[in-house]
Order: sequence, then structure tokens, then C-alpha cells
Amino acid sequence: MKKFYVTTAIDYVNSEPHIGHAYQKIIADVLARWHKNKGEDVFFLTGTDEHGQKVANSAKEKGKSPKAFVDGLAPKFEKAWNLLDVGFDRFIRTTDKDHEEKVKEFVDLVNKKGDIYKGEYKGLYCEGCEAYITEKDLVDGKCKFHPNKEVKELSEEAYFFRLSKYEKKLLELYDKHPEYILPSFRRKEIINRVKEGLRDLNMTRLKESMDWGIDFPLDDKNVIYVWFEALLNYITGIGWPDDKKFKKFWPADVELLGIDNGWFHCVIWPAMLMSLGIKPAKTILINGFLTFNGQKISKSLGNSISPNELVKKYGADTIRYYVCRNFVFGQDGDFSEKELVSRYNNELADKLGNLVSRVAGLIERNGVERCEVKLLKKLKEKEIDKKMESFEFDKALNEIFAFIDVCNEYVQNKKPWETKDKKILYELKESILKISELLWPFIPSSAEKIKKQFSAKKIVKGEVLFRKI
RNA sequence: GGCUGUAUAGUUCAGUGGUAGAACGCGAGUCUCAUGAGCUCGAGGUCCUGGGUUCGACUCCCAGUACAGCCA
Repeated sequence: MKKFYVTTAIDYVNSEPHIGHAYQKIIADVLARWHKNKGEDVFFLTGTDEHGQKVANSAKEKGKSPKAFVDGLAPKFEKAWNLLDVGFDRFIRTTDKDHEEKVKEFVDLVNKKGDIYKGEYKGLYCEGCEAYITEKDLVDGKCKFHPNKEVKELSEEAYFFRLSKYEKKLLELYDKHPEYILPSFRRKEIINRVKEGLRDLNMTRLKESMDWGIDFPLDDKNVIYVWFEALLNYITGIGWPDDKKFKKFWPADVELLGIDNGWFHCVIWPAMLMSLGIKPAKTILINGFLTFNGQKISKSLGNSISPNELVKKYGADTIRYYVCRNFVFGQDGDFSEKELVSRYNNELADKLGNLVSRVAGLIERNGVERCEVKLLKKLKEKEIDKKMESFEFDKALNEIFAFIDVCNEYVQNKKPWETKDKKILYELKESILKISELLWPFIPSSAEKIKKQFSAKKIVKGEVLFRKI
């Protein structure tokens, strides 16, 4: 049986989930469900990234231990995805025991390959942040968050991963597999940057300055830098190295992420895998960023409504439909409640809902008679498959809805309320069942209702599916 | 500052070296099985600006402008 393994970026539990996080999880779920529909064996992994300086700082601000802090936040992410009908197979937390153990095993093996060495880390240290910061965090030579504190150049001993060793191999990977990074403009960005040269990466922190992390197995004075272990979730989550799940599902078919994580996933992650001779994912799929009602989603401003509230207000299917239909995957988009309502009323209620409603009513009164379903020949299923394979969700939905138009036209022209033609109604019934199958990845709960309604022995009109807003 | 992407109907976007399309919105007509839904027809664009190549560019090249992303 064909397999399909999809992962998402694991979210850093520094703040609450927002619509940008939700968008990515929805897309991953749509892919997972689409492949389930094809009869494939699917595994869908998502989760949270919980170690590191920023979490430690946030916990401190709240007067909590890091562990208590993340234990409070991680379930919020899990619950948000549940409310959106995002059906992951595992929700991995980087504080999970099995993850921590496998990470240490991985580090040991990378070390045996000679890809880890001890060196000295030099950087700008901000006393306010109690952390190393980068040049771009500087404003007039001071940290932008702590302009009153000193920024010092410090150095500490640290362990490094030999990233530079993999520069050529990485470029080969991008070159041989143009589908490795999508959309293609993202691929170009990454290639150009790798060509500028790679330097080895500091992969540990001294416990005395930051101890919220997984113990570094080669030297107990250190913890593993958060990025290094977080990336490993994609394989620890399916039981690397021995579990049959790992053997079956790796390499991942799609790794979904935002460009903010692009460098780590497109460069460092495959290099880590190369070190142990493990294949990289087939495709890294990079989603665009969303603004909310025209404004940048900002953690501190709190200007966006939580996904949970949006679900409460509009329903999971509406949100899912809107983000898939309205945005061109890969490009940035604006999540506009006004647009969402308009799409809901005109497309879900007027086109789909109304078709379902009128046909169900007609069948309830007149019944059906089995016959050849010529109507389905007007469905461009191959087109739809193609659009889905190239991650053009908006186009795929457009094509499905074009068929809904065809069905509405068919009802109009054949006038089954006059002719009481049971064969026409049978064709419509079968077509609607097909539509519900195609729409299931996008609007699972509504699609299941339609399927149930039209598979019943006695088809009745029933409840309104999409009441207008 | 460097790199990359985007700029086409009210909106979200397709697209082609020979004067542009879809969906939704909008306007008109019409049916009535249906969630004031459906169906038919229609209006709407100097295809960002300035050069260049060409018989001819929205489409190719160069420069510029605006917006967005990335720079470990």
C-alpha cells in the first residue's frame, strides 16, 4: 500500500496559537485526508517545540518552572487543532521522554561520524535578555529590548556541528530534486544563501547560562541547543530508528513549514540526516504568511482572534474552506472575516448547500431509479488531482465548485419537479455523493453529513447545512 | 545594504509575442424543486512606470517605483 507522511512545523510554545499556525495545520490535514481518500496509508505528525531560552524566559516572567509553563501551553495547541478537525496521528512534544532519549542517541551517532567538535562560541551577550543576540537585534549598539543594559562580546566553550562539510552535497540535493523545496522561489532563495558559504553551527549551550534543554550526551555541562533537537521530532515522532512506523513512513512526503523556519529545514536538517546517511524528505513545502483583517499578526499586540473563537463564530469547515479557497498556496494572504462570510454565503450556502437541499427534497418526494450516471462525466477529476498534487488548493476547489454549478444547471434544465424523473434524481444523488467525497479533505464534517444523508435508504431533506450569516 | 518574490477587472487570482480570462461581487431578465437559492445575459481593465528588442509586447530584455519575505 502506498504511504503518505506529512509533518508540520512544531510550534514554539512561547505564546498562544493564532490563525497563522492554524492555517498550516489545516493545509497539512487537507493533504493527509486527500491521501487517505486515495486509499493510502497516512501518518500526520504535528506538535510543539518546548525547550530553549525564550521559553525559559517566558516561564520566568510568569513565575513558573519551564516544565509547568509548557505543560500549560502545549494542550492549548492540541485543543485548537482538534477544534478545527485537524486529525493528526501524533502530537509530539519535544519534552516527551521518547523524543529526549532518541535525540541523545542521534547526537551520539553524529559524533561517531566525526561531525561534532569542541570549539569556542563568540557572540554578543545581552545582560537583559540573559542570552546571545545577533547583530540585527542591535539598535545603536544596544539590544533593542534592553537599551539600558550593556551588550558584551563574550565567548564560551561549545560544541559544533560540521555543517560546512555538507555544502556541496546540499547543493547537489537541490539541483537533482527541484521538488525538494517548493514553491520554487523559496528554493532559489535557499540556494543563493547556501552558495554564499556555510559555517559550522554551535549546537550546545552551557547549563550554567541556560539549562532548559535536553542533556548533551557527550558533556554533562551542556544542553543541546533547541534547534538541533527540535528538528529531530520528524523522525523521533515515528520511532526512529527501529520502529516499523519509521521504516514504513520515512522519508516524509511533505514537510510543511513557514519561511521563518526555512533555513533550518532546508539546510541544517538535511545535513543532519546526511551525517547518518538517512534520506531527506521528498518535499519541503513552504506556506505563506497571513495577516488578519489587514493587520500583521503580532503576538504582543494581540490583534488577532484566536482560532478557537473563530471556530466558535463560524465553524471549523468554514474556516478550512476559506483558507484553502481564498489563498494561493505559498504566497502571503490576508485572513479577512468579511471575505470569509462572503465565501460562506455565496459558495457554501448558495451553491453547495442549496444544491444538496433541493435535490434531497426532490428525492424525498419522488425517489430514485438506478441508471448510468452520465452527469459525472462532466467532473474534471484528473484536473482536480493535478491541482492537488501541485498544492493548488484554491484551483482544486474552484474545479469542484464548477461541477456543483453543472449539477445546479442540470436540475434547472431537466426540471425533475415537473417530470418526476427518478433517473435524473439518481444521477444527481450519485454526483452529490462524489462531491462529498472530494470535499471531505476540506470540509470533513459537512462532507460526512452529506454522505450520510445521501447514502441513507430513505433520503430526506433534513437540516439546513449552511445557514446564511 | 544583499538576495528573492509580487504588481492584470470592485476582490482573490489565471494567462498568451498579435490589442486579455476564471471565480466571487455588481446590474438586468427569468424560473420556482430549493437556504430571497437556481438559470440566462450584461457592465467593468491605457495588463505598475520609463526605455529597448520586434512588423507587432500585457507577455522577452534593461532601469525604476511600490509592497512582501529571507539574510544562520
